[in-house]
Amino acid sequence: MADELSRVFAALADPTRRDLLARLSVADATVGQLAAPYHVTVQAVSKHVRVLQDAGLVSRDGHSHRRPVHLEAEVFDLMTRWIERYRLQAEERYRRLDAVLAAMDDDAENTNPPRQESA
Amino acid sequence: MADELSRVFAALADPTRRDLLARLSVADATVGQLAAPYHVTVQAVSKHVRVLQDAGLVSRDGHSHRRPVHLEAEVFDLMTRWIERYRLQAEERYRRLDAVLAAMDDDAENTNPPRQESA
DNA sequence: CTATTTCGCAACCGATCGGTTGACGATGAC
DNA sequence: GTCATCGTCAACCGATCGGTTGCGAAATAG
Repeated sequence: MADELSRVFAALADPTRRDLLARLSVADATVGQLAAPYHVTVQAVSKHVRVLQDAGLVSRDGHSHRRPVHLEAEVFDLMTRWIERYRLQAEERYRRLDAVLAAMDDDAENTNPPRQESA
Repeated sequence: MADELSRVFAALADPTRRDLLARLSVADATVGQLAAPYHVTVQAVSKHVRVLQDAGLVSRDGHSHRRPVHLEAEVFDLMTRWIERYRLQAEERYRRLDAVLAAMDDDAENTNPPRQESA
């Protein structure tokens, strides 16, 4: 299957699944309890829970049939770290742009420019 | 169409699109430049760019045919805020759980824990 | 014990997705 | 002007998705 980040983002792309997470952030719940507010079948909600579970967003350490679904908050750190990479890289880029503009400003001498390329 | 958050998450669920964002965080690029490293057609990459654009993750303020694609970093704030909601709510929940456990410890008349959540 | 409830599995359906090929319009070079 | 290049639009294809129905297994209620 796809990598974890893809699974996480795909799981969050559905409003119903995001609502499930919102409710699970308040308290654990069984599939039946989770399905109650919606007008879809229990099986559909069961599938949603399965998707969230495959993405590592929820867990069900129970053994019984009515085991509750539990939110796994650690996975959000993965996303946060991914997002932060872009924020930092974007800032870095703007810094580089400023440096280039400054260099162009006093570009009288053709010396070796800071050709630092990030691998 | 779906709400913005769903569009953003769905756009990020594809590894190729995430790679496009990674490269765009370094520098703007045209569709042709973006398509070069991949072994897919330029039409496929054009579609990917379209998806990113509909999600608000990139923009193309140009008018010409070879207008460059530009990363829009602000949308990441939307995600960060959404994720932070869950982090805070999860912490809040653990605080509540501690309070419940303390109350149960104090009030030892009923051995069965309050499995009924406050409806 | 039997009966009921809860939930997962499998099959199916329409819609969407990621990709292709082909044709087309608009830009830019000559 | 002509012509090649770049990018998008359109149609199509296989795979996946969100949803349903139906069935069955396991835990609970009586």
